[in-house]
Amino acid sequence: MATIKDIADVAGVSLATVSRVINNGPKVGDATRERVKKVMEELGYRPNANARALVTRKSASLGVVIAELLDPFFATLAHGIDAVARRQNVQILMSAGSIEKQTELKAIDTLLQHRCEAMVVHSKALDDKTLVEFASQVPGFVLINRYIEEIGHRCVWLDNVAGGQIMARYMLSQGHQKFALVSSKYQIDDPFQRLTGIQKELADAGIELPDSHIEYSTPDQEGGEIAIRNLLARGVEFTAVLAYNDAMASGAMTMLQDHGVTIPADVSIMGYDDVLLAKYCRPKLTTLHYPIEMMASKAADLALAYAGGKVPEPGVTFKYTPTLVKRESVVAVKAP
Amino acid sequence: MATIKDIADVAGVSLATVSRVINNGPKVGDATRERVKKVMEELGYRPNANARALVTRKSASLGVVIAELLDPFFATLAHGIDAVARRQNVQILMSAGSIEKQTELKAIDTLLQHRCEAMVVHSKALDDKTLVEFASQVPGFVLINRYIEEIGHRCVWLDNVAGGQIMARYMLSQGHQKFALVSSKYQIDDPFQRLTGIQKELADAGIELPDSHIEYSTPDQEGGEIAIRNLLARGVEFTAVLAYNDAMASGAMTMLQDHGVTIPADVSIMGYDDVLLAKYCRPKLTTLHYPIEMMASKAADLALAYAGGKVPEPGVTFKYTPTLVKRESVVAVKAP
DNA sequence: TTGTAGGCGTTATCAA
DNA sequence: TTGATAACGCCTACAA
Repeated sequence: MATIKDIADVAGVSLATVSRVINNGPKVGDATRERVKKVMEELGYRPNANARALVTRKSASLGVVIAELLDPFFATLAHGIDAVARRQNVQILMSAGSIEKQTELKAIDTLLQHRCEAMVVHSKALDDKTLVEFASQVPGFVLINRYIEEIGHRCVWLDNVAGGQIMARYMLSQGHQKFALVSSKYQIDDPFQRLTGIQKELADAGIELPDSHIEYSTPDQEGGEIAIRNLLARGVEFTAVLAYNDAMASGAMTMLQDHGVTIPADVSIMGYDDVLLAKYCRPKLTTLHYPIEMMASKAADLALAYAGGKVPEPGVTFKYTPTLVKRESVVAVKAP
Repeated sequence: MATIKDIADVAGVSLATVSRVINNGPKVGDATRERVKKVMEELGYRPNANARALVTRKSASLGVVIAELLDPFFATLAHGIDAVARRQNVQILMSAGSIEKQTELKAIDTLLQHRCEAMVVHSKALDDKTLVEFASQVPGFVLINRYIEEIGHRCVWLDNVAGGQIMARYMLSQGHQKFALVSSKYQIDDPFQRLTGIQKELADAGIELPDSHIEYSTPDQEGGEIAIRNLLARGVEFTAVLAYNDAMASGAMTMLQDHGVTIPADVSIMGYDDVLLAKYCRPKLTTLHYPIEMMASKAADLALAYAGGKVPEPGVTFKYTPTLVKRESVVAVKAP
């Protein structure tokens, strides 16, 4: 592949001149500029990004660490990042992996080896200290879906407690009194926070939520099915189901239907996230919209900006709040 | 960030020695090796991937060009690639974009700038000539979901004609005679090939398929809804619907249900792809399994192998065939 | 307006 | 077993 030197030789100018026209630098004669451009064209010249990154110490790339490409939630996240990457003309370095300490660590490490100075990372397994440490090394280090006070200006996150409250409040407003929860069994903050919000709101309404009304399972459709099956097996009574996410809600719904209960006439059900699936299932899922695409774009913008030298305004914070999307899976409770 | 030189200085050895221990090179004294390793550890040394790529002319990364991260099909594709990338320890350079000439061109160009010598690309907008040209420049250039005879050993593709035949044959075996097609309006090979297969099989069975029974729309749920609406509006009669993909099938299904037709009792319906959605919708979708994850992994393996100098066995080909997945949306036609 | 030369962090080739 | 040293392709003062 042609190098800058080849161009220089053919065009009969020096390396420096070629470099200048490549970078639209000033102080180049029009005639020279044209001639060089022509040669570049002819030789099919492509700047070597590695060489460039080496000397400029800028990688023109955006690192992304997510847990899983298949999951619609992460796909949407990635999509939001991709949008700004394309707009800003940077290449995406993608490191997927599971939610495990070693995997997350390795993903970030690889990005670091590429000297990528902007990255948005979704980490649940690493502890605050480690993350703060990385943040101090990488100017454009931004966390998504997580909040660490010490580096609050680099966190783009969702208020899950508020989310839980919104869910509970809405069901309450529809007259529901008997709740069942279908939660995630993974020991990360999210399910815990959502649960906190729900319990807070329920407590305020004078409703108690026994542990036996909460099932923990994998946060996918199958998990939702299993959770409902267990609830049913234990004879738990409920008219409202609050799911950890849309996939679980969908699984819960079909399992309920398989047992002859009609949604929403007999039981109302709510999801969380508002991924595509929420619109696909029948009845359409009433859920909480998690503006993850918007947040991801924000995070990417932020990462690039910080990497570019922008200093965060003191005290800024990027907290988002989920919003209620009323569709078909929730109705007012029948009079007893 | 610490460089190899820093390590050398602190450890009191030369650059060359450090380089040797980094690359597990031979001819290094045990004592020296340990000392250097210790220093590397202390200084938190991370090799600079850019410098390394520059001098070795190898990028240790795998380029990926796909149209869209949000689409479950592409998400699955990306996931399949990711699996081998992680296993083989290479970084993924992801270039998403639309199915447009300029976008695809730019995506590949960017990858080329990074001197990435292995790439799996999903291109529908670029013509054969352009792609063959790229293939000649990049040793590890592999196409997925497309076949170009000239570079057949670099193509991992699905036999869509066979797919169409399988669909039609199955419906026929269930006694269906009145067909409607919900196809994609995009002018790419896939819908055309599937249609060809369907028509071939139908013709063999002596069944004609009038143009009025085929609707072209966007290949998503909404497109499926619109297609059915148009078919219904025209008063087309059918007991079997063959959709371009699962999303369209799902849309078709709900629209049909909204019009009071019961699936599959009144109308049977088939999807294509077998993405997650096929299991989520009600009734569960009978569809064709597109082994895209497996194919993507194969493509990634191939790209890396070719990039590593492996020469393709003459005459090899990587054609895959979709397989029937019977679920709930198809039943034998009612006796008239 | 153009050219020269040094250096970015590594690897690799020779010598020692 | 080690150490100089020359690339790799590009950018950027500093000179001319």
